[in-house]
Amino acid sequence: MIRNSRQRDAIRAAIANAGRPLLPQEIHKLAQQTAPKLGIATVYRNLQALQETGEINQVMIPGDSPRFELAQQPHHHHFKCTQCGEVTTLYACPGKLAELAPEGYQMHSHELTLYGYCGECADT
Amino acid sequence: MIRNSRQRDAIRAAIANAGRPLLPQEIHKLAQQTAPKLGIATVYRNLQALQETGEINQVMIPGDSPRFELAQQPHHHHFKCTQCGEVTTLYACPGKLAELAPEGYQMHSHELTLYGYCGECADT
DNA sequence: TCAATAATGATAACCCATTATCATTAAAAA
DNA sequence: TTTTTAATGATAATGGGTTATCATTATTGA
Repeated sequence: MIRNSRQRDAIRAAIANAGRPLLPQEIHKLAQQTAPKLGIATVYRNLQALQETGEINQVMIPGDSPRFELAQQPHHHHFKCTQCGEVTTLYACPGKLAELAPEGYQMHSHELTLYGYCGECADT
Repeated sequence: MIRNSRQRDAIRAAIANAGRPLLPQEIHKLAQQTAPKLGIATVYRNLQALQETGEINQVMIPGDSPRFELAQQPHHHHFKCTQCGEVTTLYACPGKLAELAPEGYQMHSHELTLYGYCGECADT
């Protein structure tokens, strides 16, 4: 039997409001603004639970540990700032990628990450 | 002063002949066919050395540990078989990706990974 | 051939994100 | 309220890739 908790709500809200994929540590910090005593283990526990209910998805950026974002978003990709590390969601896709696969290979999905400087880091 | 070694040659040859990025463990196994007593520490040591000389490059596939491939190849991407895990080099690129970046962002590079079934796994 | 020392092999140590443990707290049904 | 037990918080433990250690081996200039 699943119960509600202030902590899970805080975690859910942090992810929903960010609009970009977050690391567990980022979720921890953000959710602590609502649930100050929140422990990191609870973050991991709830990330797993929310994945199982299909509320959130894992996002892998090359070389990084998993980030989490709301599920049921339209197809999209990500931009990672190589200066500050922030990952932004990009609602765009080059498309027609299946034809890049070799003969006899079957593509079923793809991941694209753009690297560069975010708005803030490009200025300085 | 840098000396030659049968082990380094074996590591270099394994990477050069593969034609696809390899994990340290894969390099270890392959190079052991030439240098049977090769230790894993020597593989890591030489991967670092060969990166410093610019002979090889690191390749990150989302969620995986680093792979290594020959440097100075033309721009390319990778295909990862979700069945057997093999990573293949794709000499193709959708291009025109900078325009996907948000206003005020500066893209300087990108990574694309296609996922699906390789030739062997697609058959079965 | 020989000496100097770079490179190796075996393995212990490390790093760190993630998971397990367990006593305590708090939902929520009765 | 009271009771049941899911959820939490603090922290120890884990796991797997990578690095450090150090005695031994082997390359190479003299």
